[in-house]
Amino acid sequence: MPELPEVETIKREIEPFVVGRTIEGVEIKDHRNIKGISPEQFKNKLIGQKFKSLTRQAKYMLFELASGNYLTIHLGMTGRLLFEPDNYVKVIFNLSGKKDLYFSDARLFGKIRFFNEKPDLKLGPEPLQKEFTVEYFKNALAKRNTAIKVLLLDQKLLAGVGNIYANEALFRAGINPHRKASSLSDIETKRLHKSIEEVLAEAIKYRGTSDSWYVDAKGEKGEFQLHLRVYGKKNKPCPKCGTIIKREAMGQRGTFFCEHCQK
DNA sequence: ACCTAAACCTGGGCGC
DNA sequence: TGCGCCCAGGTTTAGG
Repeated sequence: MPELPEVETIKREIEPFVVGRTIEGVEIKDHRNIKGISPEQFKNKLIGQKFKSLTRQAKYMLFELASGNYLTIHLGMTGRLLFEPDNYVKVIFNLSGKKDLYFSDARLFGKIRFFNEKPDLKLGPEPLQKEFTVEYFKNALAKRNTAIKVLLLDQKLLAGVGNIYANEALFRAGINPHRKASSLSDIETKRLHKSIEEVLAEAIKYRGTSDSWYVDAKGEKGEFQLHLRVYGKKNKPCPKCGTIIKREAMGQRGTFFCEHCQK
């Protein structure tokens, strides 16, 4: 499941591939990933347009077109952007220079949208950017009765963290996922803030986590799955103390933690 | 405003 | 070998 590090990895690969190229054609194999506009309109809006820039905002890729229009792609759970097709291709972008970019998505949770101008994605600050300060984090958690694990997945509070890195950051910070957000001490908040930044930076370094579906634009797996400490480790020993890792559902998401190390 | 939970999807893994 | 069942989760939506 692509989170911030996975999307960043793909963004870095495809940026030089798309910028400056013109969209000469769009082939839609399944229209269900395209939101808010008919497949025909989508084609009409895009064909002939040139990519000016590509940026990432949290888990979104934001394609700026030379006209001032924008294209956003969210990969959902199983979305991929590929230089070569796989078995689940839904949309193909034919680019100038005889290059194709393939959007693949087995489970159809990915979303592709067209905007006339730069969209407001309604996201909170993202870790690794200066707006995500300890002070902001502290204020955002105060007065919240929700479990910290659930809040970490709230993209309006903090954009880019998904289930894998929420679990990993809490383990690194030694904080139990069930803790109410407002119950975290200043020291714990600071520790969690740091853990979030560290785990994301490390995951980018290892080109993302290929726990299940994720591959980069070249179709290659990342390596951060080799460095996971609790995510997906149900019934395995905690890497710090050897206690058996628990799995529970929280907010309908798998939550993995060590009862001994995470208080 | 806050909080919870269902719905959207289908490939893969499992049990039989 | 193959069938049926269940699980995976990011985001949106609905409802309390």
